Amino acid sequence: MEEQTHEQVREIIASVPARKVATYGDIAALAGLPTPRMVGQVLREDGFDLPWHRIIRATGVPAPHLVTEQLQRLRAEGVLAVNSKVDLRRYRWNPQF
DNA sequence: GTTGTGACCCAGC
DNA sequence: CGCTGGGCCACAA
Repeated sequence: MEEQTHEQVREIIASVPARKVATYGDIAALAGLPTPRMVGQVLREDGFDLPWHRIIRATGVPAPHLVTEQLQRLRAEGVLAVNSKVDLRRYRWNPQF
């Protein structure tokens, strides 16, 4: 991974407002990454000090190992999940608006 | 070189 | 709704 892209991803994730969520695909697109997998890779290494709980899959369900923790944190921000799924139409973050 | 693995996504059935 | 297969890219063995 190139340093700059790595940094870019961190910036974008850090800029996601509370009470909103973004998908891996969204972040990847904004960062100009070829595949969303890279987003996960960055988070695995450097995600500890970022709002990683606001990053979820395109389906609305967080990554498998974090589901519990993540939904709990989101719930604390007012983002409610139904059947372990977040309502993307409602909470998805769109940079323009 | 190849193979396996992973905080993923989408089209098709 | 859900499952499957293919595509994707970086990294380690």
